[in-house]
Amino acid sequence: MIDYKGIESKWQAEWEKARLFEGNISDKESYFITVAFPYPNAPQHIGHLRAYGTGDVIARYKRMKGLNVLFPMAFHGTGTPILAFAKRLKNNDPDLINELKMFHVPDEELKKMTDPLYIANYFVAEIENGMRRAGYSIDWRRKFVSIEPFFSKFIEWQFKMLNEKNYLVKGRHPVGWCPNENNAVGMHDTKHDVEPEIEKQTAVKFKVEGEESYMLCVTYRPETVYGVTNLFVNEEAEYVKCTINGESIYLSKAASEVLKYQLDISQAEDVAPQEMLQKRCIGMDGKAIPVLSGFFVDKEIGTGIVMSVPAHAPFDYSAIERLKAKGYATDISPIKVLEIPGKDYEIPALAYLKMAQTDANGTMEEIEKATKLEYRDESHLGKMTIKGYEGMPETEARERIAADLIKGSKAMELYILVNIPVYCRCGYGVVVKVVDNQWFINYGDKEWKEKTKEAFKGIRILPPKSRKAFEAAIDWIDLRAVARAQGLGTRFPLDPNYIIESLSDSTIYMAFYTISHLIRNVKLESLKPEFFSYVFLGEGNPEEISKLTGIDYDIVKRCKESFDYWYLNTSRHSGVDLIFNHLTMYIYNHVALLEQKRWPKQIVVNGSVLSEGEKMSKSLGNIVPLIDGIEKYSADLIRFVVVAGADLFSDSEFSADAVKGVDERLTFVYDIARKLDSMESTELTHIDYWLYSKLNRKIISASESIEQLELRAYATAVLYDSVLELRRYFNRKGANGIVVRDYVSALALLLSPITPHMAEELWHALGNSTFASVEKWPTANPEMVSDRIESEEGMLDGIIDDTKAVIELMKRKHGSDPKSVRYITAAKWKMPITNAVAGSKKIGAAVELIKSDPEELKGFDKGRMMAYATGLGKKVNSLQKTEVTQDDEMKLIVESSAYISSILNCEVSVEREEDSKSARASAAMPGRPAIEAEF
RNA sequence: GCAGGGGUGGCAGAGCCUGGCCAAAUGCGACGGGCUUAGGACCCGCUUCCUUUAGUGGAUGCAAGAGUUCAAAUCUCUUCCCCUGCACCA
Repeated sequence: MIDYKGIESKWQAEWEKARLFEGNISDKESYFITVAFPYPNAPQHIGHLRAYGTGDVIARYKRMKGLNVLFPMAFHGTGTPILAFAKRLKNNDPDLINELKMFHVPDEELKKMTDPLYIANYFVAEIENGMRRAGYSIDWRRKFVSIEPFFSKFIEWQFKMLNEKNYLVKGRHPVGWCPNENNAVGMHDTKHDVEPEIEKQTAVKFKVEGEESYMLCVTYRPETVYGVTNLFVNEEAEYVKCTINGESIYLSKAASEVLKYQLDISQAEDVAPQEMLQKRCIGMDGKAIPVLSGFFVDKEIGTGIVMSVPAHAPFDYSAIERLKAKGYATDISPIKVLEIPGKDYEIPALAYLKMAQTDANGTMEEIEKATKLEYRDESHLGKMTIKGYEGMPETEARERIAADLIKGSKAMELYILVNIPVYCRCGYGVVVKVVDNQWFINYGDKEWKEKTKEAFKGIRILPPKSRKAFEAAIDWIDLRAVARAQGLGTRFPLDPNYIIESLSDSTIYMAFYTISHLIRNVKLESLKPEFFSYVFLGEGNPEEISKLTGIDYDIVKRCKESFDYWYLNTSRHSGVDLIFNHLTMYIYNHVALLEQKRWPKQIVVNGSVLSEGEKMSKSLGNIVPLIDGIEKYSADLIRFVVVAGADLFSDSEFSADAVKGVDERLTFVYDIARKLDSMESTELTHIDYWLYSKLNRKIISASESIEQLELRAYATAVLYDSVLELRRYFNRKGANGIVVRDYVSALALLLSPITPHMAEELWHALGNSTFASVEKWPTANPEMVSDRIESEEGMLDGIIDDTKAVIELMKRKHGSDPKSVRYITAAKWKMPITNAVAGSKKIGAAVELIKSDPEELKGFDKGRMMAYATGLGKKVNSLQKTEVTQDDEMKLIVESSAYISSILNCEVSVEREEDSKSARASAAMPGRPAIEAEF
């Protein structure tokens, strides 16, 4: 058993002592890599290893490739989670306490966690410790927390710049809202962490006949407004008549309670449902329509009043039919507003009810099913038939008609909570509140968007298949609310009552790493915008800036140099879940604020981590704290499993079994390294050349893989395949000390990015005194890669397999093991003929070749050749060209006869087909000798 | 609904871009054997079906269906299914 823990702490101390990972300006090319900084409100678990570990693998690889690498780390304290944490802790939230217990947070610490800053600092220390133990090659000197005042100075500069470019705009904005606590609520503030999903909907106003008032109906399908035959209310609901924006409006009492957070509602007076039923409204065509009782109308949904379109809505149709059955509403007939080309439904709603195998008397579920079917079909295929919109696709008409109605003040927009009910943690139902005067970053700005799209072309995205998601995100992102009423962070310069929202203050913070260690002790008031504009944009000169701000000339100059040096060749790493917000905003802000040469060069996204096949979650209790993982399994093993266990885009799976597999293989390699001294070095044999060929091929493929961040392929090549190759080498009686040493030395370096501690240990076990972590990445000698030698070895395996099969059959007859096996290698003329067929996939090619009577086939029996060629018929598609000649084949079998006979347990001999008297001789093919077993 | 990613053998997971060395790598599991007092570890074999008591043969097969091709897991089209995101939340 390898002492991973001892090895890891030893090398971590050595690296630290040698200051191996401190990034300092040099004349080498720079490589600047950042991973999205962690939120310090909990310790890390092994899932976090995915992103940071991936970043570290790249940092380490690039270092070995000779680049001057800077890999810094900081912490994101901005926003509400830490405040929420403090609040939950104060209330002794049992879930939170359990979670913290699982992470081994001591009780006495919990008592001290009343101050948000204390909480942040505690977890900053905790996370940093975990990252160090994971072996990340981080330059810790640049560490900061995003709620530190000097960082705020930087963010203030950023927002000043955004404002100068007119990217900050003000407007209305809907948010989930708790009426009890008077707070905006996001997913983290609701029971069961439900996101309050807000949707914009159209509410159509229908004038009440003989009154200066309206009934308000919320609808998903404003385009069907021309098919309205009546309105529906719920006989048992309570209704009110109130004043909205100066107009008199009827709606359900429940709706008025909810909508008052987004509309100016006053003077409510109760109206009995029976009263509602006696009124008539004016339809789109100016004719009066009745208000009827709808069995399906829910007072909690929308406004409690529904516009009825029996032609296109199965519920409306059913309600009308049921009324008709009782003798009401007999004069109502459906009005079609659209049709699906090729489908000639008289009443579409009825047609879909039939499709759902029901009718107007169906259950709610059945009618719901019909509704979904109809909605889907009509959205996809529907074309409008009503005047003014003829032929227009339904989805287009939906937007057009809604816009037209609003323009004619016949409708208004409402925000509705889609997934009601959502409850705040305090127990109250969440509503939608429309906030006025909300500040936004306008990512919808056309010019900015275009420029960002242009910039995106220059960014390398890994894995490449996530590129499309980025394109979609860049297109889609629009207004982004930027100011929040509560939370930690930087005050919004244009309105200091608000705090800058946490994703918005982390879009260009990577630049801050280049100077954080230099300005940490600079007086806050000196960190003026001019200073940042000089450092990041080169505006002004150091003398002037120093004088203006009071910052030492030397510091000003060093900041600029540091930024200029590091901020060129940048790589950004994060989880796939951040494509649609952080990463897209990262690109946008760079484009807006920095010079083109500072724009992102590479973005890498990775999936998450499953624990024993399940998503890690508190309720499942399968979260493995990072420290626990390291304690139990070691950093190297979990690094390997989590980071290299799946391709970048997929979730990787953490399991004890996988860890065990890696452990066994590393142990296998390590044992070989320690036994090397006892191995002699003799003349190179076939199998030695084979191992060299495999090694050099591996160096090429592993380098390509890691360069493309195909980490699974890289890991498979350097560990899994290596073990298979070494096993085969030893099975084949390979025993050359020099060859194995070369192989293992290269492996140590190839493994260094992913299992840095073990690689370091291996490297030193081989007698080296340098650090593997900063050694030169191995380069392949392409001349040592030999297809011929590898295919000969493959051939040998094939021969042995075939022989075993033959022996197995023979044993049934003879009842004993064979005394000897004779191989008969295919006649010389078979190779060109086989290759001709393999190359062209046509028998004809061989026939042509034989007819043309070339030098190599002279003197052989044409009839036999033709027979052989024809016999290849069925194998045409699987035949492969071979470079292995009959002489090679003879030699291989002779040289390997000891090996073959050790496996088969009998004597082995070989002869040429030309010399053979065996009846089986003609069965020989190139690479597949005939087999004659003797008993 | 919109957008993105997927569907491969008992399971996980390569292969797909660049069609043919693909009955499909590798690992796990199952099974048989060796080793062992036993278990673990390790080693060997096997893991679609049929055929063959001298072999490397055949059939079916990579979500379903159709197409292109001498040739399809791989290319094209259609359908079905699964996962993720959809904003003020880090």
